[in-house]
Amino acid sequence: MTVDRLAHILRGHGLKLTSQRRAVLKVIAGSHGHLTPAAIYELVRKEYPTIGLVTVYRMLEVLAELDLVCRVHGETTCRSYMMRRPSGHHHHIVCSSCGKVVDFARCALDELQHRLSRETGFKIQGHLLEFSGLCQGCLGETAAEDHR
Amino acid sequence: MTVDRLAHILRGHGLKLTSQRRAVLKVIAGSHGHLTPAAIYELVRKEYPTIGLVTVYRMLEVLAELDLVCRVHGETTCRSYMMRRPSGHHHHIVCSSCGKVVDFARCALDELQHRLSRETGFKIQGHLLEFSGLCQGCLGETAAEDHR
DNA sequence: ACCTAGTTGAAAATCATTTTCAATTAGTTT
DNA sequence: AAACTAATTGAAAATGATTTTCAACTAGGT
Repeated sequence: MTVDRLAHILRGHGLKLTSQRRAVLKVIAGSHGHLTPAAIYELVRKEYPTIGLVTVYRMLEVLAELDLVCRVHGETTCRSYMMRRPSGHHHHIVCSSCGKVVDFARCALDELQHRLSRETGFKIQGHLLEFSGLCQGCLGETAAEDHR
Repeated sequence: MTVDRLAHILRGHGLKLTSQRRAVLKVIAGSHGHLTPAAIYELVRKEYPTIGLVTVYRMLEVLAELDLVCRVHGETTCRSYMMRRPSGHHHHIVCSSCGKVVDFARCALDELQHRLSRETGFKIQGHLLEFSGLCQGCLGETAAEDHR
């Protein structure tokens, strides 16, 4: 999703396009991993040094509201965001070393969900699925270290 | 898992059994839902009014260390705990109304995991799976409200 | 070139969690 | 049973993240 496309969506919801917002969009859309509000703030500051951390928080709120961003849960951080790339239902594989995130859509949980619903009596409305591990890049580094 | 059993495990790790710890264990082991540190604190205070919130935090740290407690992620809270009931690999179904949690073990993700590993190059090490919805009790209440 | 509602940033307020430290206590040793 | 010691406790302070408040500013319509 390009910054322009995102900008267009914001405008469509009656939101103003400030340069601060553009800068935040650029950082989030350009990242391949999940970012905490503080990390986004630091990155945005390189391009827009006077931006306030509050603005980042507010922007994340807006993006979450419009479902353009999704939260990544991790071992420690649970308030880490990334652009929602495929629209609709999807999940993540997170690299525990570099934070890189890859999405996947087909999760084949329908059958499990039905079984659980039957067995527990819950009316199941949603689910959260995240895999964690090491991406190819980080695997390579670990292997390289082992040779030293 | 009974409080006595838990107490025994703690002792086995050279930890002292204080009445504060017993009180915290009793609350967590006696709950059928997930609890935030603050919620545990409030419940424990009924039985042990002079306990400090710090002690609750420390106890959670100890229990997490020993893998006796597990974290429940929710829409909002990500630092909510509950006793780990079945030992080993398992997941949760969380009621978004009352917070009740039911565990399940067989999650049938092996095949998905292999496929994802093959497709993305990740070495997958773990996963987080949580279903959310309404438990039978809360479903009943919603239905009852609809009749008024 | 206005006008106005939405937006911004600084500072303060709030809230959760961790650290520090002196006093207390469980469980062992004598 | 008294003494001992390392672990534990609670209050207070420190830290860190997030939210609120508010006056100044600005994007985008008129």
